[in-house]
Amino acid sequence: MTAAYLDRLNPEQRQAVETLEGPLLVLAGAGTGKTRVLTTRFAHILMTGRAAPHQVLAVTFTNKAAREMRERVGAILGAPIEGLWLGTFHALAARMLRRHAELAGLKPDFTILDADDQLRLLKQVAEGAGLDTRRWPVAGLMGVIQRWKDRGLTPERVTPAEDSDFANHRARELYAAYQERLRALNAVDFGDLLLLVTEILRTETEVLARYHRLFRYILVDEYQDTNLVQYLWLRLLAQGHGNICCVGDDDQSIYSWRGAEIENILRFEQDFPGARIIRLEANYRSTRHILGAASGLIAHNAGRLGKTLRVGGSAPEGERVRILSLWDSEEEARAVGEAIEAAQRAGESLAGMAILVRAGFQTRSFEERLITLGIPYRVVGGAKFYERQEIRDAIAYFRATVQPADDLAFERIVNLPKRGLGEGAIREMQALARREGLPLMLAADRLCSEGGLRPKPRAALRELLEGFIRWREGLAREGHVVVASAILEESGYLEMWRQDRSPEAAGRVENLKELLRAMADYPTMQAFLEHVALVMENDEAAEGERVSLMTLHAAKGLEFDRVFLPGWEEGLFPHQRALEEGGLRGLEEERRLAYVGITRARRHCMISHAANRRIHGAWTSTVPSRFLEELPEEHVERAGSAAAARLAAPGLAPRFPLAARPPRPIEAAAWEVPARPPRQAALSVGQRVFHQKFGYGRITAVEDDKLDIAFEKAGPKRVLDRFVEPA
DNA sequence: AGGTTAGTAATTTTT
DNA sequence: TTACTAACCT
Repeated sequence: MTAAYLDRLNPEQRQAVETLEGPLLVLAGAGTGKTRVLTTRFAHILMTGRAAPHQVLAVTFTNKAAREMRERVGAILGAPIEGLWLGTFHALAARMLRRHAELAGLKPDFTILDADDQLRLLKQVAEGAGLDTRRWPVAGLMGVIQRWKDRGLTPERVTPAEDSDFANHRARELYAAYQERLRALNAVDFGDLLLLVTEILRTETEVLARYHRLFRYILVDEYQDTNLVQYLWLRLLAQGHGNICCVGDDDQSIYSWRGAEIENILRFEQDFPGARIIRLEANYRSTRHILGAASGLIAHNAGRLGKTLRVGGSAPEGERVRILSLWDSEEEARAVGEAIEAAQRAGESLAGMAILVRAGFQTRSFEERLITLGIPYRVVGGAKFYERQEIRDAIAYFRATVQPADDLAFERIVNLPKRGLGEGAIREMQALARREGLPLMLAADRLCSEGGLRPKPRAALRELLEGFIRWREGLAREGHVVVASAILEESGYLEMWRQDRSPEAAGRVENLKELLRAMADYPTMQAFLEHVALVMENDEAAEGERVSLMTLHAAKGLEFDRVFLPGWEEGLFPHQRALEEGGLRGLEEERRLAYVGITRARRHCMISHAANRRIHGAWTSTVPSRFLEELPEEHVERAGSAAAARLAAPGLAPRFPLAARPPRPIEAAAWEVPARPPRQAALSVGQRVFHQKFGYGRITAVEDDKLDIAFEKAGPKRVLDRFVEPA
């Protein structure tokens, strides 16, 4: 008997679903049906009765992926399922940690701090320890601490030898002090969730044994992006039965700078003895040329498990990947804009197009261009709803209401809106709090009743404190939504923005209203706050007919009919800092990023580089990315106006030295961007021409580099001269 | 206490 | 160039 859901799989996918016992690594290339395998496997485990829903641990990196898996498994089973251990690494770790909080010196209702709180707290700690935070910015220290946490190192486990150069080897000491402060506040940061849980599983054999009895199967998504502590956590949980299935693609590992270790996936067979590896290589997304270009590029990487994508479905040959060489970033933006317009005129949907950039600042020139052309777009990524200032402020009010001991929250809003409580007043409160071992809010209360501070600030502070008491009482009586609304009104916070006449103020008021609406979906304030801490939903602007603009990192996992990859220049892509900090490894990661970019495209892919670009305000000449040379000739087609670039640039030193490690001189070849003559002088009205997409036609008008052409099949169109050739 | 100005640094950011 | 931070002035 074979179930219908198995029939929808190809042989390799099916094998990946049906190989249930023992460790399994599914190497899933881009577009090979990874999610389908993962969800079908999950459903298969349940359908065959090998485990109850709560006995499967399914881990993803993003909430989006978790949600998708939940929905799709539910769809296969025909009913939504409850009680699953399905979620992100962080959400699952938080769930475990709340059960065993006391083993980590915490109470079960601990607060989860976000990046902003973390930094403020660490800054306090560092300054308290007498660190000169100008010379040693705390952001750097936070990086050091997070990398330690990523590696499963508690302060005790950090050896003196591993204490970095930061602040004359004081990082370890500051890390310990920071952890102590967190514990005192009954708070953890994101890194702690996995660090502390793993530490518990390592040392408390009873607890570990409980989870061994609980979980019969473990499923892991995006395994190439796991860091060491996530790996340790998984390995501990998989001990014994060893039924762990990790899905991933070493060629898409692009988060090393966040602590991800590609070695985890490369080492899988050694880590999990008896492991099987199944490769998914049939790609159902892209055309042959796109796959060929991507494969040819990634073949330049040395550290790979190796797999070869092949066309899985009945995809047409398609067109070659187009490489455009342009004079400067403005021409690049224009070229992309025109290509979008042309595609749109040919009937393509804007929703199927994306511009994928290496760094956020690159979106600006494209946005400007798209605005000029009147093409709707959306920038994906950017400021997330719950990261916006006004939302974080409001949440600080809510947190301080629910959790009077939440010093960080209280401190954030105590003088917001301005209540005349300056640095001096806050310092006084902190001093008292520390002296008496009180939460900040209680210290403030004491200060008021004992007549501290000057009359005016004291009155303001007292009013705020009375507000908190009132709001806290109101929670039980009136419900959290009513109270939340009262908080924003009575505290004067909402009014502050209403009075604000800056252009974004109105939007902030709207956002706050939206926050109140969102709150109604949760039963209590606590439930809502837990959601906020862990599930920072990225409220994507409604889909719709828009071009997407985002970074390459943000594009992982997505696909588009038509993809634009601008800015392929040495220094920008591969990025200079990636090379400086990562050497050859850094270069390979950049190459993987390029691979991710190309494989996002279903049918059309245009890569471009500009010979001149404004960097930090100054015009700089650039060198084409080495990745351009690594694309196999038979899958690309080169064009563009950059002949001029070749003439102008060689005399100028490139702003970014070419060398990664080992240093590589600028080869003459780097400048040999095969380009067609920039302007095809031979084109004039009346001439018969050929266009790649529209076929043959006759020129009816010429305007700059745009031609009006009456095509024989496609009708009248306006196209760029570089897209046509004399017939 | 709070606004203003000078100096400095500039990738990527699933939670 | 811009955006953010820290000293500086009112």
